[in-house]
Amino acid sequence: MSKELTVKQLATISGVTVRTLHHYDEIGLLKPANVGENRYRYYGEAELLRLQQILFYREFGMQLGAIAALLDRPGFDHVRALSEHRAKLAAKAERYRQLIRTIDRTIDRLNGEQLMNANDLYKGFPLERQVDYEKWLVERHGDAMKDHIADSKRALASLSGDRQRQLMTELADIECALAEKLRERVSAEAGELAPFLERHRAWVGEMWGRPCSLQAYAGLADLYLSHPDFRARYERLEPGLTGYLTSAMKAYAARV
Amino acid sequence: MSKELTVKQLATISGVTVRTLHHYDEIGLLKPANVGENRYRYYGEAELLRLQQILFYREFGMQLGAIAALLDRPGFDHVRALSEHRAKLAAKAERYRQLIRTIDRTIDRLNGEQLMNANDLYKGFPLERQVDYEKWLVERHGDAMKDHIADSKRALASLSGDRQRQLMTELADIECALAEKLRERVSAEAGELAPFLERHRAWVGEMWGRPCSLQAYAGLADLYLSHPDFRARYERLEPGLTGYLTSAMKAYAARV
DNA sequence: CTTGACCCTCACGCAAGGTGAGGGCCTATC
DNA sequence: GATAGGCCCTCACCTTGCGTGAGGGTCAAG
Repeated sequence: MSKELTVKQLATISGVTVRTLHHYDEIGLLKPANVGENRYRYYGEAELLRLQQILFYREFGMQLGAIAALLDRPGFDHVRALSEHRAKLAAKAERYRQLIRTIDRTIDRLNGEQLMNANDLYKGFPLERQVDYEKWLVERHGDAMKDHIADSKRALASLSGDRQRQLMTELADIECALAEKLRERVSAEAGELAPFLERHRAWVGEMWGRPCSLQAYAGLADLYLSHPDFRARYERLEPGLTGYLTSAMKAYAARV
Repeated sequence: MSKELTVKQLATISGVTVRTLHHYDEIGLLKPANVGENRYRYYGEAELLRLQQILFYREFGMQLGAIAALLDRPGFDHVRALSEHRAKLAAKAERYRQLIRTIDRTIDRLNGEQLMNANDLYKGFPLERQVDYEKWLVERHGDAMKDHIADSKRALASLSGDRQRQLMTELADIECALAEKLRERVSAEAGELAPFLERHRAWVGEMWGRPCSLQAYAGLADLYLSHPDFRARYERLEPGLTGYLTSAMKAYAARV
């Protein structure tokens, strides 16, 4: 044997701690070349080299288990392993960039620039072509729907202008949040959307003047899908939002 | 009280698990509005709101402890908190991008494009202006140095051409690795540089025909710093590498 | 009065080590 | 040849943010 290194020596040379070497021994990632009577660990050239490889992959945030699997499969393809890991890193980097963008937008909103935007997008919207939606609802759900619609109109009309604006702001808030989730590629079925859908359903209830049942909520999703007005509005907010929102609404209704 | 929510209800509405709420209760991040005789947890409006805030910050990878500190400091500045966290995220994203670039370069190198590069940069280098370095060394360290230099030249001359090229490739490897560390903003004093400095010192020993002591190694750093040839070469490899390498060499010599 | 859905409190597990505690080994110096 | 200091060992608990049971009480509906 040319040179036997103790834990401390190998640790110093390699820039890790003794505990790390103990750990790697424990999990079988890097075993000493031999172990003395006194249970001292001794490492040789080969172990030093293996440790270099381990640290190389570890740098990139690879899991120790994955590294072990790589190194212990003889004749493994470094290039492919790296490429695969590269993809994971890219995904993480992208995720961080998304989060940063979201933070930026949130900061802007907190700074109050959002109010105009909301007024812009939402003023007058829900009253304008109400008639068409009513027709569709009645067609689909029969005459019993007519009473509901009448109730709804009375409820809406009875609200003060301030309250109406407040509701529109709430809607803007919710839809903005969902649009961001979409941009972040959060699944429409994800549980984390629930809080926003809950708020959305409550909002619908407010507009209708009576609570929105889960069934009705799922049905509303179909209305959104079927009417170009809604579709156009959502797509203007964020491409793909129509399908995203309606899927989320149905998933939510089915889940709760 | 308007509405009391059970754990399950709050969990479903908010898109988290029951266990998460238990956990938040345990660590004091979100306590129930009140607790029944039967130890059931009941949450109110206020808790729902607080949970929304918690989840908002959690999304960005903020630690629960930090979130608690934020929310429990009354009159805290959301915008500033977000800005600070944004900076952290940006740093992480940047780190990932660096790693990705490093992987890309590594893949390129593994694909064999490095050989030319090495030959390009290193052929003939150490013999060319050897004379000047010698003068400097003698000036600084006195006549005793002359013998060392003579030894060194003999040692170098006695090596085969193949062996010389091999040594140059090793040097290229080490310097490339250090340049990458520099690009990744790893501190020159960091322990993780040790393996490369170890190899570098061994390389110097090979060139000299005798082991390079830690003292000599630290002295060599000064040579690199003082001579424009070295400086130019390192800066061509990566801007700032001269200072980085020499700092690392000295830190390493002092540490081991 | 039973069933099933919900609630509770432990308590272990994960990844990758950090940080001692308590005790043996080695070697240099007095 | 004894003692000091430095290195080595093996437990074994701590960290983050929960997941995942185990074992047992509670509640509303049929």
